[in-house]
Amino acid sequence: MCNKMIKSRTTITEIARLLKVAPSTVSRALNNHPKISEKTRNAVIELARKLNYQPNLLALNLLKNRTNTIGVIVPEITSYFFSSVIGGIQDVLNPQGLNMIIGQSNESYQEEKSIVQTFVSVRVDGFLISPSSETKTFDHLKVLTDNNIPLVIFDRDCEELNVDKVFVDEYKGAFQAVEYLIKTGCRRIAHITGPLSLSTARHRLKAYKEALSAHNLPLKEEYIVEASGFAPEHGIDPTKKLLALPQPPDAIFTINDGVAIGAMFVIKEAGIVIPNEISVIGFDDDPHSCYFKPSLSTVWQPTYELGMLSARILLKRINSNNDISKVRVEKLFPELVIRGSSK
Amino acid sequence: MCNKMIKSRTTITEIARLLKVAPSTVSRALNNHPKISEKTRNAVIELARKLNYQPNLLALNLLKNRTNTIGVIVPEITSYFFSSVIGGIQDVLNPQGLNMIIGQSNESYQEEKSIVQTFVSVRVDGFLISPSSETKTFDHLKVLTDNNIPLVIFDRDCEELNVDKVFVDEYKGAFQAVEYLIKTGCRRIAHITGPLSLSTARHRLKAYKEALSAHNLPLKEEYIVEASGFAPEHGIDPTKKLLALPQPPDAIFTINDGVAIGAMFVIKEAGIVIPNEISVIGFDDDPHSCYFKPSLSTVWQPTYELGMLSARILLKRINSNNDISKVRVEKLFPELVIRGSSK
DNA sequence: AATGTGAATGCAAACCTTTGCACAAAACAG
DNA sequence: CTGTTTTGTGCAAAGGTTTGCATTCACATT
Repeated sequence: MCNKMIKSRTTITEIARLLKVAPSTVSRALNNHPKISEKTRNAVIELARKLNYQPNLLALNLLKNRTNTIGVIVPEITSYFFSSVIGGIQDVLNPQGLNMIIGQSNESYQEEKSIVQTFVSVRVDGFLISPSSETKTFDHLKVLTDNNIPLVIFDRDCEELNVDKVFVDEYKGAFQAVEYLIKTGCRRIAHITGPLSLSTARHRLKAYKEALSAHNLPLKEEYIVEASGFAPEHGIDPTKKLLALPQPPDAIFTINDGVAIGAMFVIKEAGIVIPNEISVIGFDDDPHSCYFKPSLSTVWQPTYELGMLSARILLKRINSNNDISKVRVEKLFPELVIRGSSK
Repeated sequence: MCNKMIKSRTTITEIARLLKVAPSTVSRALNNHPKISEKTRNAVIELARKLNYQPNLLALNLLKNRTNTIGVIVPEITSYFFSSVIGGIQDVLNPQGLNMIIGQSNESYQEEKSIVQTFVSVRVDGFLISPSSETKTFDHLKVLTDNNIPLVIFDRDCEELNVDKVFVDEYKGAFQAVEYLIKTGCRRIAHITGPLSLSTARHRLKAYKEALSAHNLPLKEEYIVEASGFAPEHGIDPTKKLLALPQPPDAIFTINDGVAIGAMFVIKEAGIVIPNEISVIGFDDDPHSCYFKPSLSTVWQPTYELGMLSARILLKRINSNNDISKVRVEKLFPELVIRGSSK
């Protein structure tokens, strides 16, 4: 019956009315403006507390023309990699009174584009983007920089975009992984790569090739197979293809842990012993990885730090009026984690 | 040098100025108001398109006193369960022009409380909450209903809150799982439960007990062990404890797949064969589960649907002026998935 | 010609807050 | 006691949009 009892929250005007002063005075009292008498300041503050006054952020946003919201676009949220990056972002944003809205592109260019559009129209204060694997043109992101909307790219590069970027040094991580395989006696090392539209896949592939050649091992094209995604199921067919070769590999380095898990599944199914007959190394250090038998060797990435750093850089840019001049490109360092799936 | 070239976006007032009409006319023209001449309407629409006019949502929000944003609070975002629920929520919200902001409580009551506070102060239009395992008092959520802010609880129940809720029928899923173990000849069935502050853990435990008694099996207290969390590491100690019993179990039903994975790890490490000597069944159907050796039997939950339904119910409530009278409690149905870890 | 009708448009308030400028009162210097 | 500075407060605009009410104009009816 009394469901119309919506207490409209107390406004600055109401406090002013009760105290018989102007709204501006109340505003000043609450914002530590210097030119206000101790007396009125105290009166205002006390009443504000009593009425549980909370500033209307909507009005403030309109006035300041910002939303205190930043838009995060990732290919997907269900992978450990991106969800923990998001955790890092959140932990930087929240203490600053900022919020994030998240969009999943599902690795689709169209969806990514439409999310960007949505986020622009809600007027987010900045963007944190890791582009989809389908994204090959970047006009939809150029629009942002053209309109002076701060943007930080993370993890997956767009070479043609001259903006702040944060990456993991994939090359180094991949090089170490392959080098480790070589040093433990593997000679026929295969690589299951990911969609080559992605800088991450290209860098790891490059490191694979150059590690081989640095150790005078031949590069065999048939040892390089592309997985179309990052889940275990995407590792199945590539691995079967490798095992079916006249001379199957004695080691497989995969684009990520998901694919490595699929690979191990196929290998074990075929009755081949890991790591005695085939070593496997993944990438990401998914929390599940160490519970497989054998546990998966991998390259750990500082995902949480990646999120934090990206967010910090974005914040700096937002607060510095987006001075284009100095673009930052940061690199974080991965770490090889050796477990049971390699000798 | 020309970094001050911030094109302030076109406003309704600017269009009005150019067309020498009043802003209100422009507004009406753009919003299909009936009483507007075909001529001006077309002129306005054309110019609006030419200038790429986009309504200022900030202003609109202030006027309408909503944010078009809903707040989602989950214990954590890195688990498959919650991240896929979030996917479902997003897919319902976005087509409606709504966005979500996400808060992770990290299973902490304090953090949950502070996130609620933050979300209230940014004036989200509604809440979707799955409470932390630490949360035992619900005053911070009562505040929402008291202030007429729509709220939907999902997955984890708060009995004392009379609001819309969406659950999975855990009881049914758990009962089926245990019953399956019994039917396949297991007689010493153990259960690794989760934090018992959670309704989900309690329901599964209840189902476990009642399934045993329905089949005239004795209930042994030492076969019930509590895991303090949901990751594989939380399954380690409870499983060791079970294996160390004078009469170890011949089956283990776990609170979720994460714990089951930890359990399988310990069991295999001990040289015990799954499922011949011990059957294992988990809960959730984490995408990794089918790639273990043996692959994990589990109870699939409609996570995506859970997210969608929760969001839909919240939307309905928001759009119906939050008429308290009819509270909805919905249940979705899980499915037993038998794989290699059970006979 | 006067009145009435209806359609199309304009005015101004409302949403809430901040802030430059003006103004009044008080304090102070000469 | 006049003139100047200081201090505290109020006014009004700005931010962009919607909407109830008022206004205008053209046309039809008496």
